[in-house]
Amino acid sequence: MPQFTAGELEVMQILWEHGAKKPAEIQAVFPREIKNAALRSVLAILLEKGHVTRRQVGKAFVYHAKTRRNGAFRSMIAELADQFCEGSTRTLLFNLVQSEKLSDDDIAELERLAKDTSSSSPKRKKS
Amino acid sequence: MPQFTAGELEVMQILWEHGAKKPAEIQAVFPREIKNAALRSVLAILLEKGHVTRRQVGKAFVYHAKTRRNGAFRSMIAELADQFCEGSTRTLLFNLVQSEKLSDDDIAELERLAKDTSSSSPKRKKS
DNA sequence: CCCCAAGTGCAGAAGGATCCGCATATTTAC
DNA sequence: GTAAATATGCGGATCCTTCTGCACTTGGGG
Repeated sequence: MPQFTAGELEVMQILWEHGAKKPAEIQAVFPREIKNAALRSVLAILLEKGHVTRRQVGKAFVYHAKTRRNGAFRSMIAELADQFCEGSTRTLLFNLVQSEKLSDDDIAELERLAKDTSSSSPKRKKS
Repeated sequence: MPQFTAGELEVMQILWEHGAKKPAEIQAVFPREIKNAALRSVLAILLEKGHVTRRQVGKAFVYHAKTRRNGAFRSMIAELADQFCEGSTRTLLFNLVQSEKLSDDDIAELERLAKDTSSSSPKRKKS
């Protein structure tokens, strides 16, 4: 039971990037050819799954992403961790660090980001 | 076009963990109830997709994982990176490091792993 | 008021994944 | 040789996603 299918994700990406939109507007900025009705089918599924809400404006429906982009990302990472890393996102992270070829600069950046969000006060920007 | 569906991944996990197996053997260690014929359907799809091979042993077929576990993991990470991190696994890694709450020990471990695989000779075990 | 562009609802086709039952073949035990 | 157990082949049912055509409704300009 994947959170999102490929097509559903395509639509969510639009909503995340552009905010609330009518079907026709989503269609207008869609990265590929898609029929209005096909798009509305996907929206109906997303609505059913609770990933979007909609409200009527005039005669049209405006769709709004309910599930947040980062939340979707996190949960898909968690799914991968379940399948490959005994459910541990931390283990997944370690695996990635091992298999990625990182430059020294990358490592320094990594360290900076890690420390910035781990302990200490999270409201400091940085030095 | 996801590399693997949920069911396909279930089967691959068995093959990765237990090595080459006959359908009935896979069925025996399967983490849930599954009918032999259903399992063979999945194997047929995996065969078609090229993720497994099979060779006849006696009257039975022994299935063998062709796609490697780590390769599958990497490609699924790459897919996620495409959707959420402009195609960059590095960016994905950075995002993860930011959103995970890491202890100082975790960070140290991370650093160790990163340096162990980045520059320097990759054949050294460790100090 | 009338028309039309914009929007929705609906029914269903197509394709893939998942699952199932049954007929058939082959190995093995006796 | 024969029967039981073990496997495969196959046809097809079911479900979900994706896509399509078409009929119907409605808001707004003239």
